[in-house]
Amino acid sequence: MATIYDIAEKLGISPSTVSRALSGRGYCKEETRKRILQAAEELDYAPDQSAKMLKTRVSNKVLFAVPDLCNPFYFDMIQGINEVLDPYGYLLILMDTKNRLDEEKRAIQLLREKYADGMIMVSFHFCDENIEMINRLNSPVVLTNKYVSPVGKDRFHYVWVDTQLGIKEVVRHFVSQGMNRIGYIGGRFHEQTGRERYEGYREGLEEAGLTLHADWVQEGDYTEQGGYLAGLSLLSGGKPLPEAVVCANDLMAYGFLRACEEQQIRVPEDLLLAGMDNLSLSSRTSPKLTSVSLRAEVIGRTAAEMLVRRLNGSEQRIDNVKLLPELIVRDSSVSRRLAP
Amino acid sequence: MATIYDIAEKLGISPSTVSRALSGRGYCKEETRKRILQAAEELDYAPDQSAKMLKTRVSNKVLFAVPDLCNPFYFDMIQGINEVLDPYGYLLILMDTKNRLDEEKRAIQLLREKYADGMIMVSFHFCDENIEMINRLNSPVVLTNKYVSPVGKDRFHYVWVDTQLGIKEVVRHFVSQGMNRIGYIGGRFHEQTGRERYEGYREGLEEAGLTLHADWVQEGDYTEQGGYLAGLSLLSGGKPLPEAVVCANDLMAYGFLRACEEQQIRVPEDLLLAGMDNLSLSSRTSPKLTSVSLRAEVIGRTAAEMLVRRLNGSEQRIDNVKLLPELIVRDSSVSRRLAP
DNA sequence: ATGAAAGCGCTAACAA
DNA sequence: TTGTTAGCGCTTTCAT
Repeated sequence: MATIYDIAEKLGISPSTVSRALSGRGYCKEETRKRILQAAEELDYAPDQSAKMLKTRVSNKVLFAVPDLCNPFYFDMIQGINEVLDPYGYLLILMDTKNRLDEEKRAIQLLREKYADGMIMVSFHFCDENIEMINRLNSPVVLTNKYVSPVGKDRFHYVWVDTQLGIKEVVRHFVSQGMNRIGYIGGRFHEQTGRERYEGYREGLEEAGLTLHADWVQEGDYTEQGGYLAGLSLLSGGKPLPEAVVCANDLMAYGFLRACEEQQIRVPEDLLLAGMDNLSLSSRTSPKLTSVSLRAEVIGRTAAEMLVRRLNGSEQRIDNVKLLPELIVRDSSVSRRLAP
Repeated sequence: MATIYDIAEKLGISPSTVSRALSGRGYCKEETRKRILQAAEELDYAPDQSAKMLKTRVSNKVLFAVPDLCNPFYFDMIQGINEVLDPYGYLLILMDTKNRLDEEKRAIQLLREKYADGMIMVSFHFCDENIEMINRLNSPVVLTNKYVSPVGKDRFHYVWVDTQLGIKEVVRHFVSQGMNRIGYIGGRFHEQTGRERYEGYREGLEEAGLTLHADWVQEGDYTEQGGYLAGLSLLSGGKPLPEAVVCANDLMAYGFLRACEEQQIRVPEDLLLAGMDNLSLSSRTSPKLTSVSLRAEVIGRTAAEMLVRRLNGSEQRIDNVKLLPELIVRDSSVSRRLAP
């Protein structure tokens, strides 16, 4: 492949003139520029990205790291991210961290190695180890969780949705329909995200003066299969059943729905159900699934905007943005007793 | 950020020794290696990707270019692609070409500039211009359409699904239920993909001895909105209605379904409907949508496998793979008259 | 086993 | 307006 040296040689001029002409930075007589462009064409020249990067130290790439590429929620986020990044000429690198700390560390390492200029990262378990690595980074990072290090002075930004409130509102929604026996299927409780959502559930019960019943609480992993398994163990075994169940995300709610079908439990006739994420599928399931909308696309767009602002060097004041969840009520959570 | 020179200096040795120790290629005494690793740690060293790339000429990245990032079909493909690429350490760069030739050319240009080592590209309109650019490329490319240049001796590979057959089978499915008035909503007919699928429709009619009725054929753009608009113009205006409609993809079928609702036309009671792509949503729509499965994930996996093989330098014999579509019959296409 | 030195292709400060 | 030159950080041949 031809280089600027080849062009320079062919035209009997210096490489730097070629560089200037091609990049448009620096002086160059219109006539020489024309000849250079012509020669570049003839030699089928294309600038080498790695050489450019080595010199300029920018990659024009942004890394998007997600815990589970199978979850459509992230696809929605990608729309928002890409929408913002594309006009700036940034390319998007996708990485599935498989909900594993070592893979998250690998994503961070990619940034250290300058694979990308910045990163948007979704994780369910920020801990000292990954947060510290992120804080040591020189590149801007935007997380999608609220996180404040114990030590303070964090170098990353974040955009977050108050999911705790979201789950609490689902509980309120159930309580307002006279439900007392409310179950919960969450993510891992020892992870930040899982804990937060669980707290929303706990607070909701507390607020209504209901006692928490351990039998009705299950731990899942945010996948459809996880929701299914949690559903089975919640619904079978002849234990008294809850009247309503909150799932920490839609994927698990779908799995739960499948478990209900198998156990011949009708939703919403026998049991009310709601999820979180408001995937587009949720408006089509049977019954249509009530869900807390986190506005994935808005999260993506906001995160990308924050990142771009940082990449463009503005030392912005805003280092975090809070978004509010919205409860989308559909058939699955509306008791036939009240709304016949 | 520290470089191998910093490490070398700190230890009083040469940069090349450091390079050898770190890359694991070439001789290095175990003791020196230990000291180097130690020093690297202390200096918070990370290898610079661009420098490495400039020297080695490999980027460890694969570009995936799609015509519409909003279509979940590509998300399914991404699963398959990533599944194959990840174990080899390849990163995935995503690009939305917005169904525009200039953006497709930009994607190809990215490859010329060595942003990635190879590319998987989905396009609805391969033409001399982009195919020629692809053929001029030194990097391997896998397309997801059957395409043979008039000139022959193409340098790309492709994996393709016989969508023409798929659409034809939908028509057969309708005909077998005694339908005579069958409509079609396709992509742009002057694009390859659009033409192929349309041909499937035409052949299906021909096979059944039915005449093609121009009023029942509409052109869309593979989006939900496009299907909706095409649906409106097909259904309104007091023209005689078709008994069954084939959509060239599911997204348009969803839009068509919306148009039906508005026009108070019941599916499948008043009209049978089927799409193509078999998006996961299709098993949840109301009514559940009959669809031709193209196995997006398999396409992705296969394309990635072909690409990896090329990237690893094997001059493979197989330069194209054909996959068969599968008709998934659901409620939307089954006439109540036959199956009460 | 280690080091010296060249070079990957580009940019940019400085000189002419 | 154009050219000279150094250097980005790494790998790799060749010499030691």
